Amino acid sequence: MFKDTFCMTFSLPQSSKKTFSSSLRENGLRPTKQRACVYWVILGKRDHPTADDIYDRVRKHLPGTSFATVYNCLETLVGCGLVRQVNLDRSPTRYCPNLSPHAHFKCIKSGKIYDVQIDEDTLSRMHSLVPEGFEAENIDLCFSGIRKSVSN
Amino acid sequence: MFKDTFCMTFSLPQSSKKTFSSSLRENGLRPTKQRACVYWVILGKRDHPTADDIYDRVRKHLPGTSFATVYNCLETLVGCGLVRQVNLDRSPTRYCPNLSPHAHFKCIKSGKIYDVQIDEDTLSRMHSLVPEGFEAENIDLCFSGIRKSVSN
DNA sequence: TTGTGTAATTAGAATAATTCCATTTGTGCC
DNA sequence: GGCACAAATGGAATTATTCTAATTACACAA
Repeated sequence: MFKDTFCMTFSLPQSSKKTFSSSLRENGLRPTKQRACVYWVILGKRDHPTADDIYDRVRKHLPGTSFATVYNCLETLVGCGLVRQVNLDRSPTRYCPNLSPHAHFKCIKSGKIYDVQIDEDTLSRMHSLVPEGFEAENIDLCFSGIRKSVSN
Repeated sequence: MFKDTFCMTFSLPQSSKKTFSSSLRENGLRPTKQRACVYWVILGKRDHPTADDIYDRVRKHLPGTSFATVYNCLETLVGCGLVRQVNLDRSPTRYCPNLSPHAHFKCIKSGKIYDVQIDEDTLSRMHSLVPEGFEAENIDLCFSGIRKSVSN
């Protein structure tokens, strides 16, 4: 009856939908409903979900989705630059749609992860640490400690 | 005949031996030969070995050593602050005896990892990114990219 | 020395996140 | 409508690491 049943339970906002489709198309990939849903889930709740979290959330809307698909979609989205992978120590990889240069703070009490903005100045200073002959394509900065004041 | 047979094939330099024993004792732990060997191996070749690498190297000198022991020893040494754990993306954890504040650079071509010194100034600047109400105990900074110039 | 209690080590099983594989399903195009 | 290929699927495989239960080694007291 409805070919796109999934549209009834989730849909990307116009702006994101455009970035989403064009990013994929630029890479010769198709904007499928699974990919859209994974992207939508990551945009929707910015709590740095793991693949597991994403799997659960996606399946609320596309119940047939497999783990392999979630991993495939994540890889694709990361490859297209639509989401970023966040790896903190050995814990499961997390995903975040914040593409601006930022660091992460992990509260070792609650396990929560917070984005920390990096100003241009500090960013370029960090870049200048890289010695002659090395070309840094990527910087990862991560703090860990505790969040005080607020009872968490 | 020799109770400490292992001493014939590896031994910590006097200075390290002291730090080693006292660090452990301060934490109510014993300086065993396995722990000494793991520490010695990490000090000896500073190529950021994985647990696997360390296992191989240790077994050249203490053939009976098990994987569990290597992991136990590493955990102990990290806990005592004698070595540092280095986690880069999802690859196996690496270990390094450089305790001064430093970052890492991973060459995505060769897989090699290099230490990058961080000057006090940049370090404190990075620290000041941490927002009010958060107390950072640890900073991890890691670059990835390629090493140019030298053919590697 | 000789027990004795506890810490450390051991081998192997178990776990957890992720990747692989072989098959099926979906889509764009003639 | 059928063909070619991309994407998704379920389940098996992999890999780093942790756990478990049993054994061994050591520190200290008797």
